[in-house]
Amino acid sequence: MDDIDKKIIRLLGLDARRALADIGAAVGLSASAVNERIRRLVGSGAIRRFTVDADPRALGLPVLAYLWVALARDADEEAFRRMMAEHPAIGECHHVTGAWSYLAKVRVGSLDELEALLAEIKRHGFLERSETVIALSSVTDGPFCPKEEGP
Amino acid sequence: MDDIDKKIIRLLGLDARRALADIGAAVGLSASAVNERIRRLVGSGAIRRFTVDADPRALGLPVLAYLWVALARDADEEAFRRMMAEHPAIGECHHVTGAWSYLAKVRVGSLDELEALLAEIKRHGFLERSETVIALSSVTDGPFCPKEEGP
DNA sequence: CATGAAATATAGCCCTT
DNA sequence: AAGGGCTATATTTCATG
Repeated sequence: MDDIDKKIIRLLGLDARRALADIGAAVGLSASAVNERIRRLVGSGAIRRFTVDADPRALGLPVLAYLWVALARDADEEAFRRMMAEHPAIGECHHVTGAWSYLAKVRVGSLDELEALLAEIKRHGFLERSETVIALSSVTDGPFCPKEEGP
Repeated sequence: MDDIDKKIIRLLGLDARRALADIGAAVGLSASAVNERIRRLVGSGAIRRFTVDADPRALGLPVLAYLWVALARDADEEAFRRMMAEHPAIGECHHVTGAWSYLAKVRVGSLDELEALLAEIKRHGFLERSETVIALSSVTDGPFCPKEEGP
């Protein structure tokens, strides 16, 4: 992973559809050399996948919220993690330092859905207590793409 | 934006390099019809861009933290927002409800760098108070790609 | 929106450094 | 090992119905 690899990743991050010859011109390599590097970056896991950055609003998910979670003493932590990993509304969930156990990023279509999600989590008995913070607007946001849903 | 468009976005999110004919087979359309839909989705902004999901660790950014910010009364909020939007370590920054004004997602190479970032923000006089929460591990995380850096 | 042809881009091969 | 150039193949793109 040298500087050229990083530059290639940065360029792909901006536009993953750019022709290899184009990227090559930008980093000073031939198309085939770039192709080989990308192959290696994917192979090593430095590039996890090629994807799209979608607009959550266009997909009917205008509500962004963060959820602080303190797990109940007797909660099944594995089940909680599984639910976070699989639930389509949970974009991220991290085990964090501080007064709370977990921080989850949530995208839903409406406040009603947010309430329903909270109810669902509570119903499983996961929560000792929780706090919901709603994002009013975003100064800058990362890429978004919808999770795979069940069949 | 019908269900087929959504399915196309979901499939591209999983693998944006899949051949159009392949995607077409999955959604019941021809390659050219899929191509035309993707063109429209990009045109309307529903697909913001084609990108890659990179591994932050491979790029030397193993530290993930969230930064809660309460802006100082006399802070230049526009300048703060500009800094958040442009700083390469800030992946997201949202204006939020609750006791804090902003929530920022930060990726850096080390705790030293995190400390330096905090010092930088303080030095600008933006902060009334702040709180930093470090992510110890991630149950699930969204796509990551490095921000464009200055020339 | 499907089909089929034309234009492009990619991926592998072989040779050079 | 890594890259450059070439070529076959696969894919995207466009015209037509």
